[in-house]
Amino acid sequence: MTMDRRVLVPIERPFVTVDLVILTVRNDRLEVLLVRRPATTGEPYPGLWALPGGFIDVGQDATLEDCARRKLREKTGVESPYLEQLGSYGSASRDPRGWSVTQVYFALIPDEGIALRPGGNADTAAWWSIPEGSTNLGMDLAFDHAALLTAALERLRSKVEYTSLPAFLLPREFTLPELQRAYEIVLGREVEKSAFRRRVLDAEVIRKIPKKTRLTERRPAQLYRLKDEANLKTFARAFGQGKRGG
Amino acid sequence: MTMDRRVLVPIERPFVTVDLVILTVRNDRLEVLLVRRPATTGEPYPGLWALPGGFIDVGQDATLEDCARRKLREKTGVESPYLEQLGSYGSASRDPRGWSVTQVYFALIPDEGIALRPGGNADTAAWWSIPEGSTNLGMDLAFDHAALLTAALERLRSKVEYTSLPAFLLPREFTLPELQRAYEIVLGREVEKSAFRRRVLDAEVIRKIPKKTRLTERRPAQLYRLKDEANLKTFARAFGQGKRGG
DNA sequence: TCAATAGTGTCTCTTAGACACTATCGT
DNA sequence: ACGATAGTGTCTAAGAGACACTATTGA
Repeated sequence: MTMDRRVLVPIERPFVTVDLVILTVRNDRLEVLLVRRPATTGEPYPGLWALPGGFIDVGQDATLEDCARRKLREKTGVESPYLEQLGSYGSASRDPRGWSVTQVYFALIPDEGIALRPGGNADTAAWWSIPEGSTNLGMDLAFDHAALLTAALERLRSKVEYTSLPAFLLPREFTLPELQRAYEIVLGREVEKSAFRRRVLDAEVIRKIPKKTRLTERRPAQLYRLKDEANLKTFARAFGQGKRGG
Repeated sequence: MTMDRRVLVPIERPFVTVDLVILTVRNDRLEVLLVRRPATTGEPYPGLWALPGGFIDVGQDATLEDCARRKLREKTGVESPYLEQLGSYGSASRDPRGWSVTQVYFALIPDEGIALRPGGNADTAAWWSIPEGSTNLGMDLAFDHAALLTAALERLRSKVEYTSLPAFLLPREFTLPELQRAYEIVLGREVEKSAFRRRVLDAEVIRKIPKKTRLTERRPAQLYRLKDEANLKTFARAFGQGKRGG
């Protein structure tokens, strides 16, 4: 940032928030975590569902990302998710209380041992299922959150074409068929088994672990784990868009 | 955004700015526009070079992007550049004056008829040449602007692999050899002519116009124009990383 | 006719899709 | 043995790199 004015603070400041699009795979579906806005009168959009988020706590949060991590932890207990900044949205009109800017992050977490924690406001948190291939929930959300959700889903889908992102939606140990299914759920289309396995294996983003699934109905499957859970890997080549040629 | 607190405004607000990474191709080089910070004591980083930017004017700017466009216009006179949000950077420490968040945009503009306008502070604006293949200027910038510039260059390079972005660095009418050269300047490596032309032409992002270059030394070249100047097009397939296989 | 740049044709190698095939489990 | 899912081999087609080739200008 730079200051082009001589006066320092008298300029009115927009207010700043952080919102989260928290996604997971549950019940063979992509799901997003929403919270219900308090019904208190005076609050904007009372009773509507919204993305979890809130103000930056300048005393507590050292950085924007810290703030996002804190909010994620408060809601889900998850400590180290895949977290990525989606972008920021600011305008005079998006919040009836005044000029506001929100920093949107999206998080991918596995659906294992997550205990949703109601916020301090006794608001309820719940998972909402996203229809296959859709980029919205087909219902109104508070503020511009429906647009933010759509942007997050589009970003996820486009990155999935050339990254290992869906692995973050699964437990630490997973099989290739499970990973393939996660890709299919996110993309909203079927993926060819042989090409999928070649691609994922050739990219060397996952590591075989000396274990197989047991207690399964039929043939057990090899278990894998992300090689580097901290970092997202990019594939050398992208998925195609289905059929080749034309 | 959502409010999880009952209290409304007593929470301290970070201050919010918009910064711009304005890039063009000049002198067969990628160049970035910087402004010199005022030498006034009391101002942070006096005399250092910085990205152009400043506070949001909540009275004047309807949205974040409007604010970015206004600042670009004020500095360069350019009205409709390629403009994309890079991301936001916020922390307690990036500005000595307090918790701040900046929204970084990057703009690609053609080097034609641009008259740099000094800011109201009598600060000077100048183009700085980015060394081929480098992601920084090799000198200190104010605030965290060196990091912001690096992020912008990395984003540009990665998007160039699969989009028509470099066309926005050229005048409206350009030849394929010129476009190829723009790709090479951005990527910092040579690009194979035949494959390049096939790819760009097959992607149908540019349109032949019924004119050729004249007054040129040797054989004239066909002129082209972006088909849709407003929208960025994505190629079906990415550039490779140079030699194949290996 | 030559130098120089614009633009094309074609060979090869790699890889994604398709799909049939084999492998390994519980019952 | 059989059903079901896990996992592999192989054929084909298309795109990218490489590079030699042709085309069109000014001098």
